[in-house]
Amino acid sequence: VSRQLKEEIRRGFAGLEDPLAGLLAMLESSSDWKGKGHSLGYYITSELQLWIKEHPAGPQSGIQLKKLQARVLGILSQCPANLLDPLISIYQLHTADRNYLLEHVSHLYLKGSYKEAAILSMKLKLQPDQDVEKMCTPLLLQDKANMVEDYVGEYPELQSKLLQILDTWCEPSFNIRDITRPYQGLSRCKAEKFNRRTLSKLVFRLLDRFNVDPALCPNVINQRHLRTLNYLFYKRFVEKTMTEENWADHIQSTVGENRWLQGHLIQLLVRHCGERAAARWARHWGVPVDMLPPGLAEQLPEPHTQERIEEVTKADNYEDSKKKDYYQLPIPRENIHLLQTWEETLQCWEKVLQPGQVVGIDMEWKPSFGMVGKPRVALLQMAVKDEVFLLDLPRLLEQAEVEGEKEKLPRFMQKLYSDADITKLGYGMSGDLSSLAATCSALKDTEKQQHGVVDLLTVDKQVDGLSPEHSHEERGARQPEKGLSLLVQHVLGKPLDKTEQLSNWEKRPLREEQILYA
DNA sequence: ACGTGGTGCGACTTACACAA
DNA sequence: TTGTGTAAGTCGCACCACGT
Repeated sequence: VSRQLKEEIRRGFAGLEDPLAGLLAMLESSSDWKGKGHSLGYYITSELQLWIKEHPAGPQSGIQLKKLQARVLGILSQCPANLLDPLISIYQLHTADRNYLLEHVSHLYLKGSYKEAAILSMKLKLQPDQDVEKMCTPLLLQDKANMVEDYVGEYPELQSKLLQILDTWCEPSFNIRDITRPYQGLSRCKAEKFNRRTLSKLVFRLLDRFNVDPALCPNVINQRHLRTLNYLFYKRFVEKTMTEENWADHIQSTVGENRWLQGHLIQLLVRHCGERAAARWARHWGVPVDMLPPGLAEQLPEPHTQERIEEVTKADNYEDSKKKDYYQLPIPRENIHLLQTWEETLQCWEKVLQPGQVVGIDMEWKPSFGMVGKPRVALLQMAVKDEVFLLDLPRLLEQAEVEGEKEKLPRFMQKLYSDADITKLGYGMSGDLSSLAATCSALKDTEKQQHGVVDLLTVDKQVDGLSPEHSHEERGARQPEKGLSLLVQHVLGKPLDKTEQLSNWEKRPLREEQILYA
């Protein structure tokens, strides 16, 4: 749009006695303002906004402005979105009578223009005087969670209130249909997608985004932990890829002192591994007798040392039988160093930071399993040609804290990642780095300035695309191996043993199996 | 289980040419 | 000059595959 047009517009304003009324007359007269984007109306309106800034007229007479405001509201409900801000500013709607504005918005709402009502409310900052539940429900049904986020974005009280409402929707006895029924006729309403699963996802997003106390949403938290329990049982008894020890550890930290979860755990135990094991766990927490399924209570006082031993040896045999079929690093055990002091670590760094060095990098952390917050790296592995270093990160960082040398690790990592003459080798390294950033806030921007990094995940993808003849010749049965393990199987003949992948990497001392896996 | 990063598809804008 | 219709570009979302 030419400068000419703008000048012409301005001349027009100067000629009018009351430009504000003039603009309204213009907008009203052309009834169909379907012109999206940069229409003439938009240009004129935004020019007027600038013009007013340059020619601050004295305060308008109150009554006259009120009349104009009444008229502009009629336009607001029809005009394109990009006119909203200029119009609100020009006619100073934020100074208008709130009750009047609220009434107008509620009119929009009753018309079924829920989105428009919400947008206008946000622009006019009307949220504190509105009912969060009423305003947000139709938006949520229309899958507009983002808008809901924005709607409560600046009001912590509304955030808490909204989260509490969402949590009550997740109560076991609550019927979500009660919420959706009034809005049945809603366009693109996805009532069937509106279940507890998506709700709890939303709740966690909001909890994270607004830093609200998770205790406000007990139902959602409980359900999340229950899902974790189900998953752990699946891993242990269906997929059979988790050892008794790792499984028990995760069960323990998921259930904790929560009676409700303890009850569910007992039921799962009865189903998957019999009443004796269930009774043992029930005893362990002192679960009240009336919470137990009938028939289980009698087994409580039973001595259980014998079964325990039995079970552990069974697990051991199960381990041994499988172990030989997996690939193992051809590095003698004495060249695998677990580093727990800075003195040893500095020696390791000296070897790693050689020009031209090639170093393999990987990290381990405790699986999140529904815990809030991002995981912290518990072990940092680095390998050169025939030596492996395992850095006990929690311990080293703690020591550095005491000695006031917090920058030690970040400085090393920066140097390592930015040096193009040192090749960093890994598999799916972006995940490692993001966990590392959560562990050590000084390393947030390491990702941007990295040189000499080779990620075998991407290499694998490219090579795999060129030579697809591997896959279906060997056997009709699909290989369960995937990811790095599959790659190792292709290149080195045998897959990897991933049993320790989901173990508790924060627990010390590390078990020998964990060290070998690392 | 969760978190992340990449991918593909559809919805939604934006840009532009053209007819009225 | 305006509004319309089509083409191109963005954005967002669901999905998958992988990590712990």
